[in-house]
Amino acid sequence: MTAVTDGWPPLSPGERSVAIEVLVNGPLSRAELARRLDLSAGSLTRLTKPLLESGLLVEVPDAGSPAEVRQGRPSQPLDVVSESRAFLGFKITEDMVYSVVTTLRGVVVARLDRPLTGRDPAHVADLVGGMTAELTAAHPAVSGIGIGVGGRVEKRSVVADSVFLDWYDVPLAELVEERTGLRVVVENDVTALVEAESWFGAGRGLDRFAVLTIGAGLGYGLVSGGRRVRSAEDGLGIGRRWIVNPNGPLTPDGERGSAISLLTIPSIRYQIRAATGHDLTYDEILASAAAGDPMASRVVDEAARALGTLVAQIANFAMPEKILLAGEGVGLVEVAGAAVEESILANRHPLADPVDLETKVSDFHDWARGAAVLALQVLVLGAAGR
Amino acid sequence: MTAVTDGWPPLSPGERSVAIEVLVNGPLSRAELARRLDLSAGSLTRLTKPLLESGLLVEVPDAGSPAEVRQGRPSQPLDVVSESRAFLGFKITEDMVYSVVTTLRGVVVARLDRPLTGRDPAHVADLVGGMTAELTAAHPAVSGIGIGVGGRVEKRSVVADSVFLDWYDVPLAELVEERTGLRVVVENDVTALVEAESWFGAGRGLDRFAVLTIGAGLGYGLVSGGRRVRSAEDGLGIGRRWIVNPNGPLTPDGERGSAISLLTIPSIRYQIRAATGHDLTYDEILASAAAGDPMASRVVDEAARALGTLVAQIANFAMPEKILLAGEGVGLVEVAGAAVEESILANRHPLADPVDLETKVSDFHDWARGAAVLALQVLVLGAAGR
DNA sequence: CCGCGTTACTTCCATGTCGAAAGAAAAGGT
DNA sequence: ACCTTTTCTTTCGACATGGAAGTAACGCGG
Repeated sequence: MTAVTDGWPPLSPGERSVAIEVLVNGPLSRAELARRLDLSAGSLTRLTKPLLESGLLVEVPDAGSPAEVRQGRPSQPLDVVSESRAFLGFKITEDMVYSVVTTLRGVVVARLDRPLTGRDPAHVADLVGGMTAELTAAHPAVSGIGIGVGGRVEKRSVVADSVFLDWYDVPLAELVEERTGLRVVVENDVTALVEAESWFGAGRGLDRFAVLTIGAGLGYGLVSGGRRVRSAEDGLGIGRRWIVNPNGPLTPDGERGSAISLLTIPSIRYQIRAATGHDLTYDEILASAAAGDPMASRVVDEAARALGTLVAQIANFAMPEKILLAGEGVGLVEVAGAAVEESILANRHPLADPVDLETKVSDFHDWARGAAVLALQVLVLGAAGR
Repeated sequence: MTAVTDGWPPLSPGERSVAIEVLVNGPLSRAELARRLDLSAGSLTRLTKPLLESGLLVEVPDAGSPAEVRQGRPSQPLDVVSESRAFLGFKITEDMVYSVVTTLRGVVVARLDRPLTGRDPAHVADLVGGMTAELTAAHPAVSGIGIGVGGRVEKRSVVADSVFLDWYDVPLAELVEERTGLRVVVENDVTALVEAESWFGAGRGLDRFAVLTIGAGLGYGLVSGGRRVRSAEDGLGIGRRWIVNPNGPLTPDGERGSAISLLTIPSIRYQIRAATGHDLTYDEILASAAAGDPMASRVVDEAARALGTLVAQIANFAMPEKILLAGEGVGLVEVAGAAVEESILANRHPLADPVDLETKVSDFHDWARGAAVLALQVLVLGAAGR
C-alpha cells in the first residue's frame, strides 16, 4: 500500500546488545559501551562497524555536558537516528481506536483517534488500515505496526479472546498486514505497556520491574531478568475475586471487597452512585474528595488503602526494584497519596526497603505507544529480551 | 584439624554447566547433555574430558530402563560420585544446633544434634567445631561447611543481626573456619533452603519457583531465571504487619489479623491458650481440629484460609511455576487442605492456571541440609546461579 | 555370520568471538 | 613543543564452538 523500507540486516547477539544499549540509553561512546556491556575496546570497534555501515548507528557530535573538563581524546558518541524509522501503535477500545506514530526511541510524534462503529474484525481492520494510510502520508518511513487489545493474544498475532469486542481467535495481525503491507504485531494491551515501559519508560535498565494499571479494570505485569514474565493469566487482568478487604463494598463487577470493587473506575463511580444517587465522573469524584466531601473522601480513601495494600503485596512477593502505576485511574494517587503511602508501610516489614513507586498519568495514547514500542522490539531487534 | 581434600580445579563456564547439569539431573550421557545444553556432540567430548580426568565425573554402567529397546551404540552415562565428597550443614536455633552430613547430591547420610547452652559466638563456634570433629571422624571427605541462621547475613560469612541469638556483626564463618580448617559458608536459613530446593528439591529445573515456610515465623523466598532473587528484606521474614484479614485474631507477635497472627505455630498455640486456657502443642491442636473439636477447627480453618490467601497472592504477583510449602507448620495443610485449596481458588482468576503447590513435611534437619547444599554450590561450583 | 542402519562418541579443522597489546588519534596541561 | 590522558583502531593469539568425517558399539535381518 505504501513504500516500506525493510528492516536492517539481521544482527549477531553482540551487535544486538550494542544496538539495544544505544537505543535505550541515549548516545553512548564506544568506550562507555565497552564498560556497560563488559567488553573490550577492541570488540566495540568490531561490533559497531557493521552497525555504522548499515546506518542503524551514526556518529554524533559530542553534546555532552561541557561542564566536566575531561582530559584525553574526546569520546565519539554513537546514536541511532531516531527519526529514520517510525512505528505505528494502535489501542483498540470498545468505542474508539487510538493511534500514535513513534520514533525509534518510542517518542510520540503524531496522534490520530477514530470512533469505532462496529466490532466486526474486517471492519476494525479496515479502520486500522485507513488510519495507517493517513498516518503514513505524513510519516512515510514506517517500519511496523503494533496493536494493543484488551484480552488474550496468542503468538503476537491472533486475538484468542476479547470479551469486549466479542472476538474469538481473530487473526488480527494477518488482517491488518493484508491491508497495509506492513508487518504487524498484536499483543495484549497491558503486556505491550509493560514491555514499552521496561525499555523506554520507568523500567529502563532495571532487572526487576512491575506495572500495575488502574482503569476500567486492573492490570498487572512483571519483568524479571530484563524480560517480561509470561504466565497463563496474561491478558486476564486481576480477577473479580481478589479480596482486599472482606468488609469492603459490593459492586456489580467484583465480589465484596475485591480489588476490582474497590479500585476500578466503574466501581468507584458505582459506589458513589449507589450512595448518593448522583452519577459523577471519576474526575469529579476525585475533585469532591479533594474538596473534603465526606462520601467521596470515604470511597477514595478506601480505594487508596486498597491500592497501598496491592502495591505492598507486589513489593513483598515479586520484589521488583520499582513499581509503576499507570492507567486512567492513577489520579487517585494525587488526591490520596498519603493514604496510599500509609497503607504500603502498614503492609511491609518495618525494615524493608521503601518501595520505589512511580505514578504515570496516562491516557489511551500511552497504551498505543506501548504497542508501537513492542513492534519496534519484535520487528527491528528480533525476538525478545535484552 | 582434620584432613581436607581441597576442591576440584576451577571450572570453565562450559564445564561448570555440564557439571551442574549432571549433578542436579542424575546420570546423563554425553548425547543427552548435548541436547539439554544445546551444544554439539564434539563440544561435549571436549568439556567432559577434564571433568572425567579430575574425577568429578565418572562413566557409569547404563542402569537405564531396559524396557525401551534402543538401536545403535548404547550411550555412556556420566555421573558424579555422590559419596566422593561430603558437606556439613548446620542449623542454629535458639536452644539447639542441628547438623547433617550430605553427599554431593544433597542426600543426608548422617545427623547430629546438640543442645545450645549459650549464645556467645565463641561458644557457638566451639560447639559447631566439636560437632564437625565428631562428624568428620565418620565422614572424612568433607569439602565444606554451610551454616544456616535465622537473621540477616552479609557476604555469606557475617551474621549482621540475629535477634534470637542477640548477635550483631558476628563473623561466624571466620570463627568456624579457624576451628575446623574447612571452608565455611554462612547464610540466612530461609535463603539456604530456597537455594537447596531450587537445585535438588521441589524447584529442580524450574525457572521461577517460590518457597513459603511456616514455623516459628513465616519465611519467603523467590527464584527467578534459576537464580534466587535478592532483596533488602532477606532474612527479615514476613513482618508482623502483613494483614490478611482485618477481622482476624490479635496475638502478641503480630497485629490484628496479620499473617503472623494467623499462621505461625506460636500464634496458633496462643489463640488456643487464650480461648481455652489449655496449653496444647501444635500437633495436638491439629489433631483436635481433625477430630472435630470446634475451637481448634475454627482456628485451624482460619489459618488454612490465610495460607490459601498468601499462596494465591504469591501466585498472582510473583507468578512462579511452583510454590513449595515447607517448615514445621505445614501439618496444617494435611488437616485443612481443602480450606487451603478453596481459599487459593477464591483469590485467583477463575481462568488462571491452577497453582502447582507442593507441601514438604520438614524438620530442622531440612534447614541444615539447605545450608550444606549452599556450601556445595558456593565452594565446589563457584559463585551462584546455574 | 555378515553387512546395514542407527546411535554414540571422537578427532580434526574452519570459524568466529574475544581480550590483550601495541599503535594511532585527539584532546588538555605545562 | 612535549607529555599525559583517554579514545579508538589494528593485530594477533587464545579459546569455544559447530560441523564434517571417522570410529565404535549395538540390534536387525538376511
